[in-house]
Amino acid sequence: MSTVSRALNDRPEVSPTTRERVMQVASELGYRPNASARALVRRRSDTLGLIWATEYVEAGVRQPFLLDVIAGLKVAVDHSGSHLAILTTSNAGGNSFLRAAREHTIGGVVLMGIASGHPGVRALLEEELPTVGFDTPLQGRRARYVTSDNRAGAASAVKHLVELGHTRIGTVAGPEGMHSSDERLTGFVEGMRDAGLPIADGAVQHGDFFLGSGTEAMRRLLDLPERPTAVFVAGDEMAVGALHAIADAGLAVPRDISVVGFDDIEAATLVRPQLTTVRQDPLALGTALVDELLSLMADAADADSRVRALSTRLVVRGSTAPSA
Amino acid sequence: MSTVSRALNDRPEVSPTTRERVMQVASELGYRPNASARALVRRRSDTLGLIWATEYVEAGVRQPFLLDVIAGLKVAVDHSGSHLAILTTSNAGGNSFLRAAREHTIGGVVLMGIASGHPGVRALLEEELPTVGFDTPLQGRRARYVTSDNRAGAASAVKHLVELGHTRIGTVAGPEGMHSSDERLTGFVEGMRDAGLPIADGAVQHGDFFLGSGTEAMRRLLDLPERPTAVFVAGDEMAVGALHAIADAGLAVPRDISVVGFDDIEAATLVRPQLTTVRQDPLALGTALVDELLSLMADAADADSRVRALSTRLVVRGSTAPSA
DNA sequence: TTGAAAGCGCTAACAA
DNA sequence: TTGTTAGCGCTTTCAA
Repeated sequence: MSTVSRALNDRPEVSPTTRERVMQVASELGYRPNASARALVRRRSDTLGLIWATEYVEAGVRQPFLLDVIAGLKVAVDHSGSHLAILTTSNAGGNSFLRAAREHTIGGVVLMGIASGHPGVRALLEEELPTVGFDTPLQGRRARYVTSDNRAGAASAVKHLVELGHTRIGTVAGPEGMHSSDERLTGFVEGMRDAGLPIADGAVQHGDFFLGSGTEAMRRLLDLPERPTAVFVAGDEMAVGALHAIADAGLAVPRDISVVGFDDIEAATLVRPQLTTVRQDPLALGTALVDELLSLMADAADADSRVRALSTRLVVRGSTAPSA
Repeated sequence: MSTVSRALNDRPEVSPTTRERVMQVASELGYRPNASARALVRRRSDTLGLIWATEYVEAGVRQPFLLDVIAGLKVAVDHSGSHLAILTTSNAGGNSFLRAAREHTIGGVVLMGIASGHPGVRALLEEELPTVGFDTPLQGRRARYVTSDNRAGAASAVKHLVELGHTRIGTVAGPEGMHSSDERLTGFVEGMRDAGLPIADGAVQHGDFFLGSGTEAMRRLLDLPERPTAVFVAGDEMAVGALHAIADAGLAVPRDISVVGFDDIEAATLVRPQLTTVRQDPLALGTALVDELLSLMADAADADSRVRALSTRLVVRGSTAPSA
C-alpha cells in the first residue's frame, strides 16, 4: 500500500519496475486517489480557494471585466492541474475567509473584488495563509497581488492621443482611493507631463466606473471653456457613457472628439464606433494569479516581489482619430 | 467526542443541556469541523461541483450571459451554505468529469456550456451522479436541467411587436440543433401563428449567436423584397449586430425597424438605442440550478420533473416602436 | 443519553 | 527498496 502511494506520488525510493507496474494497474483500474483522504493526512489539499465578493451581483450590478478575469483564472487553474473551490463568503465575520479556507484545508486563496481593508483579509494576512489579490494591494509575508500596469497603460493612451496631434486632452478618472483608479490617473498625469502638455482646470473629472457616471463626467468636460479634443476614460463602461454624452451634444466621435477607454470589455467591440482602449489580458491575469499563488505556497517568503504588474496593450479601433 | 459530533450535526439523541454546552464551547473556540475528514467518512462532501467548458475562453470568445449565470450560481450556492468546486475539465477523457467528482467526493454537479452529447456527460448519467445542466437537455434517473422558457419568451417578443402594429416580422434565429435556439425559433413560429400572421419566405435567418452573424443575417432580411418592419433576434449579441446592419443601410431603429433581443446582457443597456429584450434572470437561474441539484441529491428519483423552465420577462426599451 | 472503539483512504515514520 | 503501523479528524455502530 505505501509502495503504491510512493509510486503515485513520484517518490524516488521506488524501483522503476515497481513504479511501472503500479502505474499500469492503477490505470487499468481507473484508480484515482481520494482527495479528501489525501487532504486529511497531508493537512493541505490540491485545491486553490477563490474568495469572490458578489454583493454587487445580488444588487444587479455587473462587473464584466472581473468576470473575464475569473474565467481566465479558471483556465489557468485547469492548466496547472489543480482545482478551484469558490468559498462561501456570506458569513462575513472577521475571519470567515480564513475559517472557510481552513475548513477545506485549502493551501492558498485568490481574492477577487475584495477591498484590501476588508476585515476578513486581515485575518488571512496575519495567519500567513498564502494569498494573492487581484488589483488589491496586499501587505503580508505570504501575500502578493497581481494587477495590470495601470500607470503605463494610461500613459500609453495619452501617448497615442498626443501622436494623433491632440493637445487639449481631458480624462474621466475612476473613484479616488481605489488603487487601480489612482494609478490610471497618475499615468495620465505623467503622460501629459512627458508630452509637455498642460492639464487644464477641470480637465480631470471623476466617475465611479459605471455607465452613467461616464456620461455625466463627459458632459462636464464638454462644458469646459476650452473643450478637450480628446479624452482618456479610465474604464470602458464609462467610456461608452462618454460616447453617449458626446452624441447627445451633437458631436461626433472620432471626428470632433477622440475617446480612449481602459479594460477592453466585450462592449468595447459592440458599440459604434468601436472603442480604442487599453487592453488588459484576462487570460494572462488569470495565469499570473495562479503562478504567484503556487509559488507562494511552494517556498517560504520572497519579500522583494510584492506585486506582479502585467503590461497592457493599446488596441486602436474607431474612437480615435487625428486632431482636426 | 461522539456527543460533540452529534450535537454539531443536530442529532435528536443529545440532551438539550449538553447540546447547548457543546455549541457554546464550540463557538468560543471558533471550532469548525474539518471538511476533508467529514467528506472522508461520510463519503460525500458538502461541496457542489461545477463543470464549466472554457474552450471558448481560451479561444478569446466571450459568452457574457453564461458568465452572468455563473455569478448567479455562486450567489445561490452561498445562500445554500455549501461551497462550489470548479472541477478541472482539461483531461477530456470519456469519464473525466465523473472521476474528478469522485476524487473530490462531490455529491452532485452542475454543467455549464457543455453539449448534452459530450462523452463525459454520458458517464455522469450512467453512474447516476446527481447532475443538473443549464440549457442542456439531460436524460437520466438523477439528472435534470434548468432553462428559461425560451419558447414562451420568444412568443412574448412576437406578441409585443404585434401589439405595436407590426405585421411583417422576421427573425434572426440561433444555430439549428441547439436546444435553446430551436426553442426560441419554435416560440417565434407559434407567436406568429397565434397572431394569424404569415412568415414570409426568407423571414427566418440563422446566425451563430455572435455579433457578426447578426449583422449578416439582418442584411439578408433587409434585402428581402418585402422588408420586415420588425425583427426578433434570438440573442442580444446578434441583436446588436443587427442594429449595425440597419444603421449601415441608412435606416433608423426603432423608426424604420423595431428590434427585440433575447437574454438581457449588459451590452443591451449600453448600445443606443437601448435594446428591448426578453430578459432571462441569471440570479433566478442560479438559484434554480442549486435547488434542483440539492433536491436531486436529497431524495431518490422524481421522474416527472426533468426540466425546470423559468419564465422570462420582456423588458421594453428603445429599440421597439409602433409600426409606421 | 453518553462514551468507547472502529474505520473512512490515504501518507509517513519506522523496521525489515 | 519494500512492508508494517500509526494516525490525520471526523461519523457511526455498539455497549454501557
